[in-house]
Amino acid sequence: MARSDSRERILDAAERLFAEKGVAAASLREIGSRAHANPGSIYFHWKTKADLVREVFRRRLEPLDAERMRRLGAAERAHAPDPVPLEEVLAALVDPMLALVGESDRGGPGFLRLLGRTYNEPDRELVRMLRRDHGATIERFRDALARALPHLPEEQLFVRFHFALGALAYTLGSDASWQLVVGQRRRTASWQEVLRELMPFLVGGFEAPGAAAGDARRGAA
Amino acid sequence: MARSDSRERILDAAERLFAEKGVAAASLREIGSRAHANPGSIYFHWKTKADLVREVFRRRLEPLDAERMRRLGAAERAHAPDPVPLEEVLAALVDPMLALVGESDRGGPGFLRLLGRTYNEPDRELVRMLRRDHGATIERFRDALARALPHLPEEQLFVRFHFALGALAYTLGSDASWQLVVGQRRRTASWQEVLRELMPFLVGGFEAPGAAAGDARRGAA
DNA sequence: GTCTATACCACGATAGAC
DNA sequence: GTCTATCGTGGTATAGAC
Repeated sequence: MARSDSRERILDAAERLFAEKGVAAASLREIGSRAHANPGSIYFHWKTKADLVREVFRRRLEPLDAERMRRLGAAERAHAPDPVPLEEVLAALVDPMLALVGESDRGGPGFLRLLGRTYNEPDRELVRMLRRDHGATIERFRDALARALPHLPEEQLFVRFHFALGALAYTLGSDASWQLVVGQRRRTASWQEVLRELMPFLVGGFEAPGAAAGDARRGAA
Repeated sequence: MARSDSRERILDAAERLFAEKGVAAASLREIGSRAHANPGSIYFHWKTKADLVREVFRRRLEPLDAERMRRLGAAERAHAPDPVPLEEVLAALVDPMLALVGESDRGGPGFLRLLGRTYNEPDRELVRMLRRDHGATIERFRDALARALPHLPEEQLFVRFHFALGALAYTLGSDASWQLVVGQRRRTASWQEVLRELMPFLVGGFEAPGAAAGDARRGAA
């Protein structure tokens, strides 16, 4: 923890600040001051703010994606030649995130919040960068879902995967501490709990009968 | 459309620009120029940028919330003393948004995108304002869902409602035109289509069996 | 009620001392 | 490799003419 760790300190500070205020609203000045480094010195390590942003994401996403791929690959081998069951595909996608939550002292949970928010960012460039660097994982999981749900028309699978990512991103983007208001009592749920509850919700959603068959109107009395 | 409509023009321009670039990134200079009004004149109608933002949201959300309440109330009367079925509760929440999509020439669809994104905003003040002004509708629908799903433990209902709002917000926040990539072909889906597909997904999610009963681990082989 | 002009500040980025 | 000093730009907001 001695030589030239200012680079790491800057990355940590940036990650935390991005999670709190959003990428756009976090200024290099504030990042520098929180990292006990000079704003100017950021430009020694990175050419622009966008480059710093990119590395903040890559530092976390590369191991995360690798672990997701590893788990999916292992499940595929275990079930071959049958497809991996839906629950296990989803678990391979979501579970590796829980490891990040564990790294409490280095801002892992903050990164999950950041990641959830970023998927909905108005900043096109940022989203495009994310997709370029890490879109392959998404593709891979979409394929696995298609094999797990062979009866589901491809278009429905496409939008439902989108719904699932939305629920996941929104969940991650919320406050780290979940305030469950139940009756008169309040209780704080851990992220582990919440992500665990997410699984059956997604399974139920994916396995639901489609809407495409019926006529245009639904429900109304 | 003659006298002092610059106020409306500014609201329209602001809404569109907020949807495109996000609230924070949209400058008053650009709003003014797109509304063919002077940036300075914005400060005649509103005290601060935050006040303008607030009115942009209120202008759309007040009728939207009113219509949601109306539909839910009507369904409750139609089914009394039984609870309103899940599908109809969700339809009362989602369907009124489709009316906004119809107002293509006045930026309604843009507003939906804006709304979806805003739920995930890092800007605490903005989210807090939204909740203060329009949280009552959310509460009302949570109650209706609880009655529609009497067997579901309250905590699970709470988080699942959150998941559902996440899927909805994410869906709205995406590009207006949905690029469905199916095999080698691409097709653009309308918002009506996508929201219609969302319904069975949510129903399946809400009706799924809970995860709380089992032990800590799930899935793994 | 709407415009022009501008104050004032924080931003990203650069140059150059150390 | 890290610092100080500073530039140019563009943000919100205000003052005051019309």
